[in-house]
Amino acid sequence: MAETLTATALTLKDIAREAGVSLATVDRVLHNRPGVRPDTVRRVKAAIERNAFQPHVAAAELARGRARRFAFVMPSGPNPFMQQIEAYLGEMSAWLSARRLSVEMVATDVFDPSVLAGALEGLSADYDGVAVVALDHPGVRAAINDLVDAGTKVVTLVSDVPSSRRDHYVGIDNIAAGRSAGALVGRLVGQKSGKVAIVAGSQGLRDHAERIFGFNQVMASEFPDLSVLPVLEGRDEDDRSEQLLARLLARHADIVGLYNVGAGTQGVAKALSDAGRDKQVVFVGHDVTALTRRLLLQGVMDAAISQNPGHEARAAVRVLLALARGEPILREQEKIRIDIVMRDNLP
Amino acid sequence: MAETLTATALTLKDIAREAGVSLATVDRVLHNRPGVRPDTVRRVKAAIERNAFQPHVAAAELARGRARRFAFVMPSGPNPFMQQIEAYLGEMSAWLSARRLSVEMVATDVFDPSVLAGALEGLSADYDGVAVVALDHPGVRAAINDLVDAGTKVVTLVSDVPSSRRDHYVGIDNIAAGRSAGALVGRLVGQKSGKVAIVAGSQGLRDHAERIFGFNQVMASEFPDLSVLPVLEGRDEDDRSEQLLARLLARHADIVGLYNVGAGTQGVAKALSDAGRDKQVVFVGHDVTALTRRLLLQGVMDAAISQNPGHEARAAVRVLLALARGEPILREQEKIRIDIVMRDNLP
DNA sequence: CTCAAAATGAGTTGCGTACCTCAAAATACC
DNA sequence: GGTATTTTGAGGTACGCAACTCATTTTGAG
Repeated sequence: MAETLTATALTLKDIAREAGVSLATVDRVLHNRPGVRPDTVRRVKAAIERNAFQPHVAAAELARGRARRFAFVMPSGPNPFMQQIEAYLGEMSAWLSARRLSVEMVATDVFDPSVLAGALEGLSADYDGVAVVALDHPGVRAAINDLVDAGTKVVTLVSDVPSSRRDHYVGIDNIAAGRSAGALVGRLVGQKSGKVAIVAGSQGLRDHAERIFGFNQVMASEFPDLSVLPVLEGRDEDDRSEQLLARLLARHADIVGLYNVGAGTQGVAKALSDAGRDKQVVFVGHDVTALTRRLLLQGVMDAAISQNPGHEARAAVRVLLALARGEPILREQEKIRIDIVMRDNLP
Repeated sequence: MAETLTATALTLKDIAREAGVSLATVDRVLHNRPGVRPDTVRRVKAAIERNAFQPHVAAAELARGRARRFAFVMPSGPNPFMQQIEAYLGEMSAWLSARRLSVEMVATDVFDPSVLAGALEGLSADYDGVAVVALDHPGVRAAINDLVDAGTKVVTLVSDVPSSRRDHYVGIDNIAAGRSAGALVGRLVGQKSGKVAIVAGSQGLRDHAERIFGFNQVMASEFPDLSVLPVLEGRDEDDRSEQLLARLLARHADIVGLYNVGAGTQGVAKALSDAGRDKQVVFVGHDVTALTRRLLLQGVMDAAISQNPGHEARAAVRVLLALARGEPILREQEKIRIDIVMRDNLP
């Protein structure tokens, strides 16, 4: 009736006795220090396995003495999503300092590969781990690999660089996000047929391209009555997005759905309202911000696909910490889910 | 450009010097031990505040010696949701033992107040913290309060007992969940008018009642074209749910929406399919299980409102640990979100 | 002023690990 | 066989705090 999930309270001393060696040798094996015969290494590891020994993380942390430092390399300039991440890190400050962790924000132009690579360069000397919102570019990839080679743990945040040897990616599956957006637009439009517009920052951005891909996939296979118009590239700017969309709306009277892939939400909403069609067009966008929250409540937006920035921030810290300690990562826990937010489940 | 979010590396010794007292006195204040003049207490606390001092959690954990034990009091019998929670706790076992935490499952009949209260009785002696799936009943409330009075930390899981003095509730806001379900049914039905059916376990269960309340709220205020039929009480049983629903479907040809509040999903789906109306009726239910996953993929179910059991399990452990250590709880992190799961964002 | 009680200081021990030194033992090489 | 090299043992120190003891100082009541 009472089933125990954990027990062990062994120490290194016990392992040493078990393996018939001294504490020093166990220590050498545990930290891959040289000077131990392969056969002895095997015996020690066997003893560790056999007892499912876990070093006491508190003792290890205390013994190593120095604190751990992490850097978050993020886009400079005003970006609500990034500001939220920073805010959530701030909320963790007590948690961080109780563990003697320090997190520092490094703002840089992440959209310029050489600038970003340059910013990453010097970091390995000062930091145990780096979380970076990165562009997928050869120069950036090389900089990330250099960090990894120097022993610094690297986590990509929000936007991945899968070709690099980064230790982990903290962010959503953007193709699935696009698919969800497509399913929502299609389902919320209902039986009507008509056209669907897409506004993106740029198709050159990996995450935007992936979202559009997923969106089109669903539209093509599940909603044949809806035809998707060519993507408008608003460069995540309000003005430009507004103008492009206004023109499109004027030209097509039968637009029934709209997917806003990136930012520029303000402009998109304005174009829709100015045309007096904000209630007729199903509008799905991304992220829960003060603006999208308001639009959802007003009924202008119908749904927002969201990646929880608080979760991302905390997951990045936890993953960096686990990597630095050599602990296993709780994959389920650190996976960033795709949230569908409508008016009634606004967080 | 590089903004630090944390720094401090003060120790108790520093605080003692700052406050002009000895280490022993700081220790007395920190642990509410007697024998310190009120004025001195104030001085010490001021020094702690002034420096935003945080005791090194690793050192504290190491010094206290004994391990912490938590109990999870859960329903006996086969229950997929609870089995998932247990499975997720199992996945944490390395994490737990590295922190010298032990988690034990206590199975009991949580639906019988006196049995549940009895199971809770003896726990305070053995456990530092208890997570319990509880019924809101005076006897249970008293048992919870007794635990709290004995110094054991108590977290209610999935189902709350707000009238008790439990330290925390880990679960979703069921009214909001019902509202979300209502919004989904309403929006997915589209412009059509017609009737909406509700199948629940029992309106006597707090969570079910709250969900129905939220659902009706939204239907009444936002979807006047849909009329909600009286609730069918299927007692979370497949057979009974199927029979009740089949009869209802036969009687009303204009049912366009269906909300399944609890379990019994198998029966609900069968009634719908047998009537040949599984594609016409918008069907929204709860939780992602093997069954609902299949129904979503088949298009029988249109959406599932889900509370992530993995998140609930981990949050309960983290909250109990934070409470036991006297650490602040990261509210944002431990809040259980309401997930809207459709075919394209199935986890 | 005296004496008991309260408040405080000074110190010790131990938690389990990391990291280091030095000597001793075992092994390999010629 | 002897010497060089590798491998291992034994031990110490430090990390920051909890928890405790005991002596000393301060305070307050009579």
